[in-house]
Amino acid sequence: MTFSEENYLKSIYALQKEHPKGVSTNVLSKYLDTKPASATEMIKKLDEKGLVHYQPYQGVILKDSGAVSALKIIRKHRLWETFLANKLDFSWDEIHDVAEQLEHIKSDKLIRELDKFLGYPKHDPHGDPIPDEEGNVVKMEKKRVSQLNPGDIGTCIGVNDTSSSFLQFLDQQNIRLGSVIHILSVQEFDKSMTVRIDDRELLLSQIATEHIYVRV
Amino acid sequence: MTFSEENYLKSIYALQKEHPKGVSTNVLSKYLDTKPASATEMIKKLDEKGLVHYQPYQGVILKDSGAVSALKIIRKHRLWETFLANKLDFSWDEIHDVAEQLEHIKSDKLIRELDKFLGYPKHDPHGDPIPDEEGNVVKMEKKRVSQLNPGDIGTCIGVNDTSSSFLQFLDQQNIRLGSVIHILSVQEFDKSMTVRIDDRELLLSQIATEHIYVRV
DNA sequence: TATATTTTTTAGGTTTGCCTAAATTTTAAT
DNA sequence: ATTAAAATTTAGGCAAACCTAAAAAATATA
Repeated sequence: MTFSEENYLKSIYALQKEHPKGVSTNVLSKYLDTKPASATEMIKKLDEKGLVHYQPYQGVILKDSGAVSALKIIRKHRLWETFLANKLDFSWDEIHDVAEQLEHIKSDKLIRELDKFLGYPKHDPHGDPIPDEEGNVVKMEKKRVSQLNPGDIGTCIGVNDTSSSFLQFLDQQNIRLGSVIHILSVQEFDKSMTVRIDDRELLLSQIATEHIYVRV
Repeated sequence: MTFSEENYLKSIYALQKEHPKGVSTNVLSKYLDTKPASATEMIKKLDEKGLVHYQPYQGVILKDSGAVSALKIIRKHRLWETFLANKLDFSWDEIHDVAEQLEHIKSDKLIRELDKFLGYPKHDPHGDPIPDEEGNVVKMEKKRVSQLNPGDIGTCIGVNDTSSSFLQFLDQQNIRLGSVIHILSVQEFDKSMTVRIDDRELLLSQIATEHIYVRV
């Protein structure tokens, strides 16, 4: 499987959640920063290989074999992201681009050994689940802080906004991956929340609570 | 720089030691398992980019800029080999092919962090020196086992032959980096040597003793 | 030295993955 | 329902990196 085929499969997998009845060439090419004509071409090739189901003008859907292939690439991507964040000093916003390259390295042994080396992690640094060797994904309850109620407790697993101003804010407030967030109260009028993190109480605006993901 | 350009530069660098007055397209294409015509094509491109000096029919030589580029790739290759051997459970004969892929990942930060993570190693698992960020290589006093005499003691620091059959042989015989080799005797007629490694005596053929490097 | 052999280059072709522009189909609007 | 707009596909091209076969140059041999 070529670099490009892998990227298309991975993209179709990602876009399928939002487009369950078929990913259009338009959507796909926008996502991959190519042109619709290029997407059509590749989709036809993947269809001939039996990895996707393609009906002209109706978009594309992954077949089981295609989904398994996509999940293998996603597994590699997330293991590499975990490596970069946990073993090397990469920050949240730096890991994606490098993992995007590393995910295409072809070696089953490498990925098995990497998994072992990392201690068989279940989630990547963004909180997304890492598929196992067969492509099984553990579904996880990922919620925004804004969806929690007073008394709830969540573990920070990621963010929705990677602007440096937001990441700086998180840094200043000592909010990081793994931070345990206790919801104390919610202000009715502006939906801001009082929370406790590491024995410190602080107030988060609605904007902030909508951009922080937690595992409950 | 493309994947392919990088491979050509690395190969020219490796072949230059044996062909100091110019690497021919024939030699280069054999090394890379392509055809001479393909080598000519690529060499012309690298010449236009100012990385090599090419005279038709006279072979190719790296310019300084080309050598620096080659050494950067070699640095990446050797750091990845060190990672695979030291951090993951890869054996000598398994690391080369995977490192061959990993060496093309583009990220300065990645390679700096990897270097740090590995503790700034000076040599890779084969005993070859790892160039620094500027492309400087430390030369080392290394001898072949075949150059030693009975009574001499050497510490294994590398090999000359990276064929998987040879590396597998070393693995089976428990000969690895750091192994202390005592020379017991040399057979006059075939130059084979009886040596002691870890309290085990074994016989090494001349071929083998010429491919194992030691620090004395 | 002249010829034969080998090496290298040139010329033209293939595949992959991208592109633009034109044609077609689907969807939306009147 | 018909027409206008948008999305999709087809057709024809381009660049990279490979190839084969033929031409040209260098080297070896008689």
